[in-house]
Amino acid sequence: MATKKSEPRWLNPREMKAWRSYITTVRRMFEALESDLTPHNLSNSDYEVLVHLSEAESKRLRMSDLAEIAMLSKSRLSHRMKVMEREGWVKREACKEDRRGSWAVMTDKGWKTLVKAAPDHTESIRNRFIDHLTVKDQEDLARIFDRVHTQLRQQYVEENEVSKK
Amino acid sequence: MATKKSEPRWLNPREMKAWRSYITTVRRMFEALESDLTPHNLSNSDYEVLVHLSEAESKRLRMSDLAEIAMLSKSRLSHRMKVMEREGWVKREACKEDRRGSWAVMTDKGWKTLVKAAPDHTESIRNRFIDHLTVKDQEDLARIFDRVHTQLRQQYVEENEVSKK
DNA sequence: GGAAAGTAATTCAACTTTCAACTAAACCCA
DNA sequence: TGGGTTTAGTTGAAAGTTGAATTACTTTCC
Repeated sequence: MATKKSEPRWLNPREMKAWRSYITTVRRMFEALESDLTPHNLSNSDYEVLVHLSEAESKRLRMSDLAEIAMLSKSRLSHRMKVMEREGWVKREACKEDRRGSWAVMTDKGWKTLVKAAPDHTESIRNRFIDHLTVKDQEDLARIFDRVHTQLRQQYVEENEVSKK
Repeated sequence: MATKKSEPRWLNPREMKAWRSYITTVRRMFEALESDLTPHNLSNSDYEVLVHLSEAESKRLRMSDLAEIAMLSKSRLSHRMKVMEREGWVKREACKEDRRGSWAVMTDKGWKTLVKAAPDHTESIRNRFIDHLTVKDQEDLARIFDRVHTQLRQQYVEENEVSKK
């Protein structure tokens, strides 16, 4: 956190341009992807949950792990799972190894739903984003965002260490 | 929308890398910015609303225009304004020229709140993003995202024209 | 000039997300 | 071994969001 007040370092026009361009595009893109998924009756986060389960060993993950990798709060995932369970895409199973825990398990119906949605979603990612990038753009982006991501993760760790004391 | 099924064009590893890197970073960054604003008791969208009002002629905008530029649905803005009105940051005034409409007006307290939050928010944008980019990165990003944004806007127009018929 | 269509904004009902509290099990260690 | 602490996950209430319906006006056009 800031420890003393110093002269604010305002964004210069070039920085501001990059920032505004970035922030508005991100939001529009997110909206577009979300609306492209609605015909499949899925939200972006439902889709993510299904993807992560599909990639997991035995198509199952502990609730906490799933929450972590899908970037959802535990409680949000818990509520969402209830809905997805009603849809028949997932089910929950008691965890023998740790009886506090439970497994989120992808059902066959969930698998089918994902398989059906995936080509459209991929096409949507292309239409809305990837196909408008050159190979060099893709490499530049991955490089830049990896760097930013590393930074964010590091900050996250630091902030939580400090607050632990 | 898709008229016939053809072979899905899956993302290749390079594309997938760019995509995953992009999407996770965006979400982490958004979270970080949001949490940096909480000491000021503001959400990202509240902040945006205040910024747009502060830049407007006489610090006022018609509700629809504000919703449009702040990328909020009319109903969301309407609800949000009620809360922000309670905080005393904004008020609503009847619009004489068009008596269906109303003005969203920034109050003095709203202005003060924004002025107080702005340096921290800018610092946060720097810490979380801008300062980790070289000048070239900034230029590359602005170029790329402008292109994607143009595309998205065009698609948006097309999609809504088709559905109008 | 007045009926039909369009627009601005709000409200309602359904749904989603958050926040804080809670239960139950596991860990820890003296 | 047993008390405190941590961890896994759920829950219920409050707050936020959405999209459709509603209200109140304005515009259009014959």
